[in-house]
Amino acid sequence: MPELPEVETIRAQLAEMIPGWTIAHVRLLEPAMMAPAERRRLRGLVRGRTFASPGRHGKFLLLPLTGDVWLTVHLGMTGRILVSSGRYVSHPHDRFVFRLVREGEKAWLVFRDPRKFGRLEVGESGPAARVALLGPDAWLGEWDAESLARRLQGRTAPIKALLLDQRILAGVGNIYADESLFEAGIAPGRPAGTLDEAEVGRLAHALRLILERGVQALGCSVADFVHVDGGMGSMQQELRAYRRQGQPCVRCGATMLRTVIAGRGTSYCPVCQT
DNA sequence: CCCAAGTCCTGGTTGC
DNA sequence: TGCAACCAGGACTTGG
Repeated sequence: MPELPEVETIRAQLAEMIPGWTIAHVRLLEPAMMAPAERRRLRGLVRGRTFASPGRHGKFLLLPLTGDVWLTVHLGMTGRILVSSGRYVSHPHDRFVFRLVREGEKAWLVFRDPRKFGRLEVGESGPAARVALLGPDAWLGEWDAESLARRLQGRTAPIKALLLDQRILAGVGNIYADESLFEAGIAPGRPAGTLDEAEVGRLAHALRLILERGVQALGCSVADFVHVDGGMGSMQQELRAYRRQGQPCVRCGATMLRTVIAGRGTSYCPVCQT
């Protein structure tokens, strides 16, 4: 599940690999991952253009090209990006392939995504429009406990549901939501507006801490997540809540429970999280 | 059959 | 009453 730390890991690796490489050829193997209008313009917009430094906002990967053309990639649930030199060997889950050239050298970049939740957008003069609708980046963005509290004020939806709402903070998904709520000692089902100042303060601190830890660990390799070079992150070894239902709470020993919030499996400690 | 997941969409409810 | 904001739940997808 690529969430903010996983996408950040991909971004940092691409930053070391793709700037200066030029797109020589594009193959879109899964047309449905693009809007029809952009699909028709893809080749013309990107061919012959050179990658600059990749960016990221929340879970969106922002890939600027020369000429102010931008690719916006969302990895969805199982998307991964692989970059390699040598011969490209096709794979049934590959959704698009860029052939790259630089001073006579050749390489390729492929987007591989078994479950087809990934999306590719292309446009001029900036990232895709929907990136502007996101809240501040949960890791590096300009927000604090006060601004978060304002956005939660009066809301009756469960706090976990609002952590998953990318318009409030961008980048938190199911894993880091459960981990942050555990760290902060807040029950995931609490109506968001009932959190007091101290609780929002703890939650804000927990979010920054857990996301920082995830980035430092190079992401969390549960399910399908792997790095651009096929390597794996280590955050999965540090998980204290996500999918730990039935196991003892590492803090108090109580049995962790599972429930469903916002349609997502949610693990929590019924004693520590109140 | 259920479960996993991120985002978008729909339909119903709430509250000003 | 009208309207916007809000909230819950389904659709999409495929492998385990």
